Amino acid sequence: MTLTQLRHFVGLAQAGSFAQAARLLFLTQPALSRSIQALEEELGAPLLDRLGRRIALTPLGHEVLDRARRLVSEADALKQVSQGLQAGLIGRLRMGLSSAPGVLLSQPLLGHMARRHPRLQVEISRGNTAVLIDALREQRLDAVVVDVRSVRPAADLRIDQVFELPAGFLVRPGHPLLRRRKALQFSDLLAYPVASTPLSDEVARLLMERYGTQANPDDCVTLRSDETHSLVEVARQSEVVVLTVCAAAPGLVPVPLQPAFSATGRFGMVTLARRSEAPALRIVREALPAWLPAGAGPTPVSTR
Amino acid sequence: MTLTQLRHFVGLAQAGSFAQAARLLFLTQPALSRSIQALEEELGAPLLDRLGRRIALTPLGHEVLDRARRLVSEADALKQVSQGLQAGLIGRLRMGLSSAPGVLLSQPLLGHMARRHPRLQVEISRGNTAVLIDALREQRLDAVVVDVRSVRPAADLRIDQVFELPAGFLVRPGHPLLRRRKALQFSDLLAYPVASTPLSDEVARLLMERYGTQANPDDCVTLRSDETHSLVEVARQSEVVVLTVCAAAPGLVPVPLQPAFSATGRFGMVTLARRSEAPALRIVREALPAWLPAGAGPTPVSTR
DNA sequence: TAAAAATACTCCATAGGTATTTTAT
DNA sequence: ATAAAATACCTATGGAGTATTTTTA
Repeated sequence: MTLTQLRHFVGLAQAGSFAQAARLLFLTQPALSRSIQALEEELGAPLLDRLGRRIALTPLGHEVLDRARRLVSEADALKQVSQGLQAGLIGRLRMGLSSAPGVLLSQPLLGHMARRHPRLQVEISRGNTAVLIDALREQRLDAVVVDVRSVRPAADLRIDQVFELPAGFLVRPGHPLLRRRKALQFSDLLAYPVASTPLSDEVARLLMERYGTQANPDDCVTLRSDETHSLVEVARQSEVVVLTVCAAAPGLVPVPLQPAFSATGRFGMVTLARRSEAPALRIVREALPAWLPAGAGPTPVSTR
Repeated sequence: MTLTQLRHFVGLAQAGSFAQAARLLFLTQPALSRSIQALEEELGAPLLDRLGRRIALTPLGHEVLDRARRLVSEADALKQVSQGLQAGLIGRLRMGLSSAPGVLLSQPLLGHMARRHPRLQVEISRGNTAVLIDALREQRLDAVVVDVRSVRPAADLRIDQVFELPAGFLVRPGHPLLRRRKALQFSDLLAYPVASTPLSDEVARLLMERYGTQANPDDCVTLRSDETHSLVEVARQSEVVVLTVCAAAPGLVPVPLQPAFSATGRFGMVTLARRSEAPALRIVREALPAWLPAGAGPTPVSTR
């Protein structure tokens, strides 16, 4: 039993005669005759009664026609879906975003998909890097965008589309710290509550290198949350100092420290190495640069 | 895209490796490789990532696997159903029975099917001969059992399994007519109401031939119904005389007329000529003789 | 190095075409 | 007599086998 034979039978039932059906199916009449015969032989009984001029479905023929129709339409659907999936028009895209990328990319990503690819299912999971990477490995996510310095290098991970975003200590405009004339030192900050999203070891090391052990995030950071947005909101309405990526905190301004804190967040897209990507991910890869603040464009670094 | 290829893909996804799947599918490993390659080529993208020792489905592969599973199981179901239909184990049997056959055959038919073929859908339609024959022609019934003398012969009808049942004028035991000593004449009947199911022209002619115009059913029959059962019930509780098939009226007894009325009902199964029968009809054909009263066995007459 | 998948090649079954016969109206 | 389906015969494509190479853990 072949899909081709079933297509032939459906066509024949629709056309009402072998000759006509053969035309519709781009076959010769004898070929169609034999195709139907083969199907009947396999099923063990005739599907139609040949009445000279006319043909009529047998009871078996009616039953088989129903099912054959379903089969061929499902087979067609399979091809359709496979084309659509590849074009990224349909399907599912499960992205994991850690805190700063979440603030920065969630809206552009959802907006772009809603506007340009309305049939595509998009799921965004927020969470800390380790959890997201686990989900990626278990194939519960298609890709994650996180601080690449928090990712333990591994052969099964591919990191690319890395981009850098300047980070710093940010406060609301009109914050007391900004009124001072003399250069600010790190110890000055500690007069206020310090908030932060989870930091990579790299950033922690950089902080301590520059400002000494007093800058150990484990000690000096008093407010922590994965949720950058709420930290920023708190800072906007209080004296709190936030350590985060500048672009994730619109409306806040950096504190001019001495020596300057010139750290950046290095973010990148992490996927499973040697695995085919979700086709829709291509859309994200192409649009991602446009979603970043000017000058933060992806560096052509590609590690694995 | 072939059902075979889809089966191969399902097997491969299940087995987890080409070599193992090939064994399960009774194929060589290269053949399976090429089969999957062909499928991937037709769909335009790989279905799985070859990771050396291991293989892993791509997102497309997952989607296609789902659909392929459905397709192959539906294809298998199609074969199953077609086997079952032919064996008469499943399917639908729509029988039309006119009044006397209805009384006689409904219970044996339903009982037999319930007992021996519980998965089979049986529908019995009662009605007069003309309506049933129309339904047969429109393929709303698979076969009808009626008085064959009421069926206008036609090339598209096949009549067989004809059986004869004695008919007569029947009354309840203890009826006043039975008490008389002298031979009863037709005119004696007319002292009582006469009930009847619709009669074939043949029977009407026979009646008038024997007893004169007074026996014209159009005149002498005062109670008519398709529903033999209710007529019999009425006769059982009153003086009514019923003209019908003796076997359809258990408990009633024939009136000994002079001259004797030796009519019979000639019943038969009518189906569409040159059309394949519903497979389950074979069951009825085989069991039918056993459902008839002794001695009424099918005559080997087969008309078309 | 060993195990697994891909490639190279060969063969045969079968789907499809052309020409013709059979069948039923 | 004609239109439709079945049959006969032929060809070519593709599915499957064996032998071998490539790849990766």
